[in-house]
Amino acid sequence: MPELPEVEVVRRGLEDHVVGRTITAVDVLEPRSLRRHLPGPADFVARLRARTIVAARRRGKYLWLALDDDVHGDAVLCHLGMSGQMLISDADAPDPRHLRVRLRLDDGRELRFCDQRIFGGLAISEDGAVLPPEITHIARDPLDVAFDPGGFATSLRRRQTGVKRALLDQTLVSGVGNIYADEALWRSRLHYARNTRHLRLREIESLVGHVTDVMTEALAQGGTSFDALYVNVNGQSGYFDRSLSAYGQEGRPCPRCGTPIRRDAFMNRSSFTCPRCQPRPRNGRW
DNA sequence: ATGAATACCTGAGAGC
DNA sequence: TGCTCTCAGGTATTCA
Repeated sequence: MPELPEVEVVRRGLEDHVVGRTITAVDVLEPRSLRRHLPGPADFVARLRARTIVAARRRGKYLWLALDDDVHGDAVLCHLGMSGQMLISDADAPDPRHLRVRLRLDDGRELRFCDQRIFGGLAISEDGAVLPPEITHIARDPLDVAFDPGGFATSLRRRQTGVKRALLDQTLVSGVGNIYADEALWRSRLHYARNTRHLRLREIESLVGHVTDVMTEALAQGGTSFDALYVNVNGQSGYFDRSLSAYGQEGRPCPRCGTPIRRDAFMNRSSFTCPRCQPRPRNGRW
């Protein structure tokens, strides 16, 4: 499901509702959601009891809750995968269908990790309050104040690959997934197969600007929801699906030129382009 | 270095 | 109705 704007919406919800709360108990209903917590579910439960949440942070599509017990700077590291949700609920509200892990809080509410497909998960990150060591390979994202567009342009041009493949590589720039990659490429009039080595500097600058813009706009709309799989911590959908120009628009007219948007299979998923605004490179060079 | 394939999962919808 | 097939916002690992 979620890309950077959706994860940031969730992070803000957690900042508002769980920072300052203490975890009183943990229920693990689905151990596979703790696959990445190598010491296992019992350890996860034992180590969270009585810990206080002091911050909600994010890099790219990862988010984490910094914990304070005056001894460790640990964190609960979370990735939502394709279908993960973090929901804040009153304790007496009925359990949702795909509830996997419940954190009971000291204000009578619960933080519930729900995940239909179990691609996401939670783990305790030792000493991970500032930046979990598990995710140091994840590059800064375009909404990070320390994101370096010039450095990104340099590393992009050192690559020899398709530009969409590079956008989706979380070690080059993080937070971009299939939706916002297609939207930013459409805004930049770039075909996904354009070779990174041969992009003009102004094309890269345009691309970085559009990636930043589209994710900022999506964030302001609460993210993109196609169905009930992406919601904020209060269970509400985002509205950016109404503003999509290319993604999911197969057969509909390009908002710029009216040519029907086409869908191609690419990287075991779909890519949406305007065949007129985003011509396919002919020889793989440009 | 690059990228293809695979693994990890559930469920909705289409077509028969 | 049920069966099979395809598709879906992602990441990590292994192998060519």
